[in-house]
Amino acid sequence: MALIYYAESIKALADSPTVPAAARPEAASAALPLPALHEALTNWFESNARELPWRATECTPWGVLVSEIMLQQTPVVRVLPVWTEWLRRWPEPADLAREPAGEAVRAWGRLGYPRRALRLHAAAVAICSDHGGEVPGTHPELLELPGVGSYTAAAVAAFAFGRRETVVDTNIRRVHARLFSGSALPSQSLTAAEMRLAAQALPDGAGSSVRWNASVMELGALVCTARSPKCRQCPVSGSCAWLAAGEPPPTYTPKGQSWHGTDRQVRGAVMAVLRVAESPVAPELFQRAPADLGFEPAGIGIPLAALHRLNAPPEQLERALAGLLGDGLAELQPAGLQLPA
DNA sequence: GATACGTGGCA
DNA sequence: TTGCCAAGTAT
Repeated sequence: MALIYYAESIKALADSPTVPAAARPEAASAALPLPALHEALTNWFESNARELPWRATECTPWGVLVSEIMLQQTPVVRVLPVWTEWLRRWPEPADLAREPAGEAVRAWGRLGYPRRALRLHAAAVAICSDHGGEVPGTHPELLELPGVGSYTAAAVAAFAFGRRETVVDTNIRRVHARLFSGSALPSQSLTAAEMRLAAQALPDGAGSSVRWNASVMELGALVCTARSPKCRQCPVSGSCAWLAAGEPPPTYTPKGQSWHGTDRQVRGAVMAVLRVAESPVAPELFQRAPADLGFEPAGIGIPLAALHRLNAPPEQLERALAGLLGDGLAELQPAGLQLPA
């Protein structure tokens, strides 16, 4: 392996005329060689990692896959109860595969991005039809599964099957940006250079590479956080290029995710109704307030009221409904709208 | 590469 | 209260 201690990044910083004195070579000299970094972070992980059920040795690859899908853009604390119930109810892919997709969407609850539930169900079906009911263990096979992208395929191959994979998620990207590149935040999109850097930083052995991936990810989640990182708790702060450079601010401002008044908000409100509904919901109920209809719809009153409070323009509601139908998150029966059967 | 896609907690 | 952010994927 190329032993780029990340001296290259440090040197580039030091050569830059705009870099503060802290980033000069004498400050950067505290940077540890890669093997020392591996040991420092792995040791930190040993005593600081959270005990999460999908990290337990008895957790199956299916449990790991479910956790990875659920954790996409979703905090651990919200995933925990849903994951536990999911694995209790569907301990193997085949258990989920024989259910209607709508059951997966319902069990997904309020985790957000419910299309993930649909894809996880589709993945279970594919696992049964293409892999004999066992979660496949290689990156290319995993990548074929619905809802599994480059990150998730690498994570499952590494954490469920012990393979040496270049795992790059938002936490790892941020740690690398600070530790190696001296930037406050990673670039706005994943670059080939970042993948190369991550691949070069990876320990050679399979076991040590898995521990390294988990350690860097955990450091990003607990210490090297996006806002107000806890650098005094960081086991490798002495080697951090960003600290050495004097904590330069981000060179861009991330564009926020709009929410109020968006189609997404309307879709979310409609889905909340469908999740609660025990029978098909007449389309008129989405368009008109229950009070106008002269009766109280059983069971769905509260989420329906929330939907109407949004006061979405008719064309927006129409667009949201069409989107949900197009995505397969809902289907229209003669009796009304419902989760997919 | 940019955009759409849920939800809720925290500063 | 507003905006940011959380183990990304698909188009």
